[in-house]
Amino acid sequence: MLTESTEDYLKAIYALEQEGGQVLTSQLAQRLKVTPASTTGMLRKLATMKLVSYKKYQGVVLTVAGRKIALEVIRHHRLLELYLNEIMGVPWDKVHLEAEKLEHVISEELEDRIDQMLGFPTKDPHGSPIPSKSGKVEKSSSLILADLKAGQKAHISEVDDEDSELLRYAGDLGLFPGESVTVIAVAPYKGPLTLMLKEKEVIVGREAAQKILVRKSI
Amino acid sequence: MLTESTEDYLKAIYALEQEGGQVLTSQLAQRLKVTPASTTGMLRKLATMKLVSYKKYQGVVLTVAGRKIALEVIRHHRLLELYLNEIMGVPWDKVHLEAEKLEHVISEELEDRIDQMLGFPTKDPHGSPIPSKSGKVEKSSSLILADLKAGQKAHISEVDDEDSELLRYAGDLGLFPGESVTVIAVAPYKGPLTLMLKEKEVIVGREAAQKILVRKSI
DNA sequence: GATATTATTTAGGAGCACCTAAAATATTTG
DNA sequence: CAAATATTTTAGGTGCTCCTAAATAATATC
Repeated sequence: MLTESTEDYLKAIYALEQEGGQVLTSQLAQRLKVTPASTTGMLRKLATMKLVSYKKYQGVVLTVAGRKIALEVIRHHRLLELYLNEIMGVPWDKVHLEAEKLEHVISEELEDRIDQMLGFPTKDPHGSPIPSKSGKVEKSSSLILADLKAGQKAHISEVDDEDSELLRYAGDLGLFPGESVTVIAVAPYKGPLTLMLKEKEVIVGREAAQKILVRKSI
Repeated sequence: MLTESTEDYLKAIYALEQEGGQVLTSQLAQRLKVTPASTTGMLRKLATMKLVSYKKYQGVVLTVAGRKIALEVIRHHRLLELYLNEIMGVPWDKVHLEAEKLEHVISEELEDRIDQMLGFPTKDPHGSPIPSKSGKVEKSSSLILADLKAGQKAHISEVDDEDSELLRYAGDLGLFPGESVTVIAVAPYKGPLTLMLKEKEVIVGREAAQKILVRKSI
């Protein structure tokens, strides 16, 4: 069994790999709130375990084995988020923190039971895809709400699950995954967007709009 | 926040205090599957934290603060056992292990939500009392099934939750907390007991009967 | 009541994940 | 392209929980 720390590093490396190309020590350190020196140490350890391939000063890449573990932990996390929200009624801005601790300790049997109780879902409450047991994940949209132009129609696909404040804000506005929005106006100078959502006008700040993923509707 | 290890020691000390008088280093070590030397170290640490009162070679006693924490962890454990069994359908011989890991990581809010979903229960699936939020616990019965004489009538109050094999055995026989039994015969030489349970005769080994608590019915 | 046995504690160490400070390597910039 | 800056690694150390082996204290036995 791997330690919690090890799993957290793998998960973070996976996330950074998704976001952009190479994963650097300092990025990883920042994300995990540890010093770069600590990160170097862990990367050396992960490399000896063949979970990452790591060359000094060059950044790090997950191996197939490392990615498998990362996806298992992410699967736990997202299933738990959905379970907490849907079955237990935990608000969507609070599920992340709770799932962060639970993800490391649930057994495979409990994972399966949760999966079954939820009807084998494919998305968590924030719209993120739940990796399959075999490690397949749907690709996230690469289009952000902030990049839409006036007149364009789209539906929300994902809202960043780690930012509790953003989630409360988005939730208050009604910006949930699956909802359809049409851009009415985009204010210049990094100003807010005006959206049409369920026959109502909604104004959302640019900052928030940059953390909300969408898919264009035809 | 306390470490998992610390909480486990406090829980174990509490359990041993309940079972019999003074709690000795070696008993604690055995229960926690560590060496006595390790236990001495932890007891010294718990003493500086004012969670136990400890004098070398004299054994250990929980302080009020230590007991409070022990009961909080036990409350988590038993609420989780009931939740896993009742809401998630985890078999009663498997809930202990799962709860053992979860008890250290759930938040107060989740604890409350679980409590509420279960309707503020007072007993876990094995019949053990769930401590209240304020730290009150019902006292367990001190009478064991094995000590009943032929002709006596009683109802099952608790079955040891740590012994998975016992739980499967007891479950197969139908010996659940709350069930009423009448002793038909007690075989000599540490032999089995013959019981009447729901109009059927049931034979249970002495070993198992020693781990099942009962309360006499009038 | 001295001796043997058992229980407990001390001493010294290991692995893990973290830290700070200093050194080494990359990258940017004038 | 050399100097300045930023990034990353090495070196050495901390706290936590565990270990083994040796010493000490308590208890049982003759």
